[in-house]
Amino acid sequence: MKRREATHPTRDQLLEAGLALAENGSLARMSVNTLVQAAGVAKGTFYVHFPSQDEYLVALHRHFHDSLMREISMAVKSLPRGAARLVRGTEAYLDGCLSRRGVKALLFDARALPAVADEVRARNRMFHTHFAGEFSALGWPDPEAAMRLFVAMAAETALGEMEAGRVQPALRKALWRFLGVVPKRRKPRH
Amino acid sequence: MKRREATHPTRDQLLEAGLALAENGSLARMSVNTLVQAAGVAKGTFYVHFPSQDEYLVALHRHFHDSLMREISMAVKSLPRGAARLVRGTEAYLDGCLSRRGVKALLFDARALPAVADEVRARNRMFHTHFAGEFSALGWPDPEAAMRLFVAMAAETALGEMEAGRVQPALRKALWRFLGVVPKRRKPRH
DNA sequence: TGTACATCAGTGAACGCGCGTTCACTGATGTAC
DNA sequence: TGTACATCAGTGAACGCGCGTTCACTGATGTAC
Repeated sequence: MKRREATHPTRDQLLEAGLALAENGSLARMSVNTLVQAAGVAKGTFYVHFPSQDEYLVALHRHFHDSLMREISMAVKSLPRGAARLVRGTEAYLDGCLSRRGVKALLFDARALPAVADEVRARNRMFHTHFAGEFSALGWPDPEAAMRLFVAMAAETALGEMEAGRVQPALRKALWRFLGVVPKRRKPRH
Repeated sequence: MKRREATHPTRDQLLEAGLALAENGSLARMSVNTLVQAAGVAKGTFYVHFPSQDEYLVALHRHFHDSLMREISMAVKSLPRGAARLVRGTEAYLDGCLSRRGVKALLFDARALPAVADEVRARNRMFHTHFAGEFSALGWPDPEAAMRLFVAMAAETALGEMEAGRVQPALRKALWRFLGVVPKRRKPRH
């Protein structure tokens, strides 16, 4: 076995422990002590893999954000620009949030931590720019502003669904109605 | 002078200091030490007026939320239910946020602090219920869900304006467009 | 009016605690020869 | 194959620090008589 591997199992253990801890509590409560205890490693090991707690939190947020973005990209990659693509991407986002407990702390409370605030802002802006094309295809005069507000609604819907622990059709329907589209049924009655 | 007054100037001093500190930093950074130093009182004085730091944070959030709600109520009180009332109330909210620096930490980052999370949730629900009537007047099938998403958009607009330090017409226009209304010009061209 | 006492906002030194971070060390494994 | 050395993830006791909270005390002011 090589001395250096591309993968770092202990590092991943620490990130996984962070995800698990995020499930029931805010990021503000995530101390290095709790973290290493949950990961089952010594305290010093934490600093073998992360230069500081702040950098760990950024890495954790990034890790999570990336995997969610990947799912969304997969879901929409074969669709042309427009409302259907936006709806499909949003559904992937909502389902992705629901399937991961802990996302709440990671994506929503993260903004309040000075350490990750910049990271969150940068990621959001990237996201807005990347998907603004959908609104421009829909004929909105300022697609980026529209996208920003739409993301806020999608995030609120995700929050509501995570609080309830299941899909909230009322919120999703309101979301599509604000968008001005009625998504096609998957299995239309005939 | 009576021994007990209804007003507690030192208590107010502490709350004011909190508002001032919130202007440049998150609530997570607001320690009792910083607070009493900013208010110019001894550390023990803090505990004369507040039983704990958590209760102080709740009081601070409530203080702020109340004054903003009062402004909104004033702005809409003579208007009948419907879109115009909603637009007017939202404008009062956005202007109120812009005029107070520090609102960002108090209204947006507060959710991440376990101590105030419940308070924030309760206030938001109250707010949704209270104004959901506007959406029901507009014929929405689930007014409360619609209101919840609309508030999320209004909050995002407020955030954008606070980041920029001034009104962002692009965001406001997108907000009205999502609502499906075009607000009347105050001074229409003829 | 004068005196003794009660009240209570305000004080600040002191407390224990948990935090993030450091560092000398261990031990398993790879490399040189 | 055997030996000496290098590498480096992992360890855990120890560190200093700032935190939230306590408490015996002060002193100004109100009350009783």
